[in-house]
Amino acid sequence: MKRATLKTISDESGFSITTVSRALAGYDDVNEQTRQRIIEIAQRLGYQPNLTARHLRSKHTNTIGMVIPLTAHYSDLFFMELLSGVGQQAAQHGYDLLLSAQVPGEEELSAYRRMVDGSRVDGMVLARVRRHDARIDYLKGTAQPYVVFGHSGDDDYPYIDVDGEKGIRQMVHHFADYGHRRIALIAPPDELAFAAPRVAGYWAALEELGLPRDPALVVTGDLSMDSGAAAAERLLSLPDPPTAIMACNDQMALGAMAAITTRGLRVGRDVAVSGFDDIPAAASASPPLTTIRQPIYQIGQRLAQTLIRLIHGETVDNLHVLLEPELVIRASSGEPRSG
Amino acid sequence: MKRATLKTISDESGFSITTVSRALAGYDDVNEQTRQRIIEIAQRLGYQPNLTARHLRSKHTNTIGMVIPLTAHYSDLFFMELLSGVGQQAAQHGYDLLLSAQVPGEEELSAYRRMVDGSRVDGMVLARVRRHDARIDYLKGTAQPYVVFGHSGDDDYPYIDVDGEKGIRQMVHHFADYGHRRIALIAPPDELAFAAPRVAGYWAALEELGLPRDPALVVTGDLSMDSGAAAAERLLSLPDPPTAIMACNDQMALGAMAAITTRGLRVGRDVAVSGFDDIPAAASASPPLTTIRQPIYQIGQRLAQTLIRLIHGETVDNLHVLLEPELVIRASSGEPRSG
DNA sequence: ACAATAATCCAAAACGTTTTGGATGTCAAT
DNA sequence: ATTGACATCCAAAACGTTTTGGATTATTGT
Repeated sequence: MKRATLKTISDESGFSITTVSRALAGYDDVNEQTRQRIIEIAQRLGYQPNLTARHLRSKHTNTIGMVIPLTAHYSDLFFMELLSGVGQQAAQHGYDLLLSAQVPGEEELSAYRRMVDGSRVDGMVLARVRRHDARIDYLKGTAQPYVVFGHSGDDDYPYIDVDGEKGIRQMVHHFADYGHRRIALIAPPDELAFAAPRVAGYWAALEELGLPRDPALVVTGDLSMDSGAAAAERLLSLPDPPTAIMACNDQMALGAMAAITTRGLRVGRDVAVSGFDDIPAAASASPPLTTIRQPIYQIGQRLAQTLIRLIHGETVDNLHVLLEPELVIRASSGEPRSG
Repeated sequence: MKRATLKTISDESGFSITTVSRALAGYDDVNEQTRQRIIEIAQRLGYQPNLTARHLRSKHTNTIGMVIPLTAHYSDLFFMELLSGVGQQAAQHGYDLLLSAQVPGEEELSAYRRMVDGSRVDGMVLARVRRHDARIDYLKGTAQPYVVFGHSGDDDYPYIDVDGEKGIRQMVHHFADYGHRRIALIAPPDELAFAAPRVAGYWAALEELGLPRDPALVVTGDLSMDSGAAAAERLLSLPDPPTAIMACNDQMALGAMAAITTRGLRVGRDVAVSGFDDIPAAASASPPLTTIRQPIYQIGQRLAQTLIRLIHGETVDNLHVLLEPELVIRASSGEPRSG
């Protein structure tokens, strides 16, 4: 018993394939009685349209594409959270998600090409923008709608981002308010687009506060916990070590906390720590991690909504969304210190 | 400038569509010189085959389907971890993932039908089996290959599972070794397939140890943190409260820990706690959570491997894999107690 | 009675591939 | 010269849908 097609129903009912198709699609140029007849047969046969054929003919797939980076060992919480948000809204609008896991590089770009030029998707969601991002360059040369989480300098594409510069600046002020004078930064890899504004925010805040500018207090990590730990090690080994360490994501902050504890120091009392993102683990860390919240799930939802509007050719009120950062003060940043 | 198709290359090169197709596909009935010519033109035009058309014709899509449950509020860590594993291996073998987020129920089933009968995928990965699982019934009536994480009683389908009964039994013994006599269980919802063996393991262990059988010590949660907290509340309000609480997943265990702490009791000292899964948050909880490890990521990888073998019609050595549980003893289960 | 309109249906083309079953030409062996 | 083998090519069918542009009847208005 093979799968039923329009032809099967056509044979069974005596009507042409065209009429069957139009009856099922709800066109009004088919007699209500024959429509009922056809629907009844379709249900009896368990007819399910071949979506591949439909997509080929009708040029759209009701599918949103996403390429997620394959970070060798660990599953990336950030991406999974984003994925959930996008997937939820996509489903709400009748869209599915096509995922391809790829390590950044050549293969990754060809995954984009497969999806877009292979016309498997109606639009793409892209995240973790790089400084000169070949993927965005590629998409720009395409008729394909897309939206981006994050942005680089030249932002003539639809994006949603959290104002990282302002967030970091506020966090530096927070630590300064608490009496810290030597505040360190664990920066993201240079090639990531959000690195520049965050580092800039750091320097700007020091300037505003009249604090000295010490390049030794900025070390770069790779966003992993391990690299956060290594960075903290290095900072604490300095002749004049910092009293506060700001990491540019929560994972590195958690790594730093571990390193601090291993050294026999107390997080929050001896060394203050902050992160960026507010992943679920941040609140349940011990001590709970002070951080800058990015509502990743909600951003994912919004990205999907915007993308679907773009796909439908509807107007989008604001293509460049820059969200206000929200400081979440918890115990890891300690208490105001005297002196 | 429209997208290049075989026709474009055919016109450009003077060869027929057939020859272009066969040249690019690497058939040996085309002159090596013309093949080079055609490849060169294809590259110049940035030709990318229309995958929809290819799929329609060739009956396979190089895509694995997965329907993930839409738990209203939170993104489900378990599923995300599984997804990563499946996605990683899928990519390794040149497969993409088609995801549909759905709330369990009617819509969910029709998402399966869309994927399978709509021939959008070559195989399905299914997780979180229910006791009488309509999805499995549906897939059984289909020619579609599929693999399952978890299993119910009638296991005539390919699955991988962790031996929950044995795991729970070992954990009861662990607590008994530490001197506990009143050990409670926070069970999973009844309709989930893994509920029965775990509860069975609990009773079996009590029997083996000659401990009394007290139905009041088993309460059911819904896998969420909140329900774990509520369950713990109820257990601790008992006239003769338990000294150890075993939750059937980590999220409920973390909820129970929170409830215990709120009551002014100390986890590990006043009340021992254990979970199931070993999600990342388990290790970094405070105190770290004793649990039964499920290597979800690796299971995801293996599911994908098996599925792909099935799709290719290759033989699979073992279609029913039952993994040994691995106890991970951490501080939340406390110390051996005297008396 | 006749034209115009409305209601209902359908054949054929199109989407871009892959595959089938030769067709054509060349070359060596008889 | 004929045969067979080989190398190279291609027209046409097929996959299952949607859409286009009528065709056929039945109904209405004059």
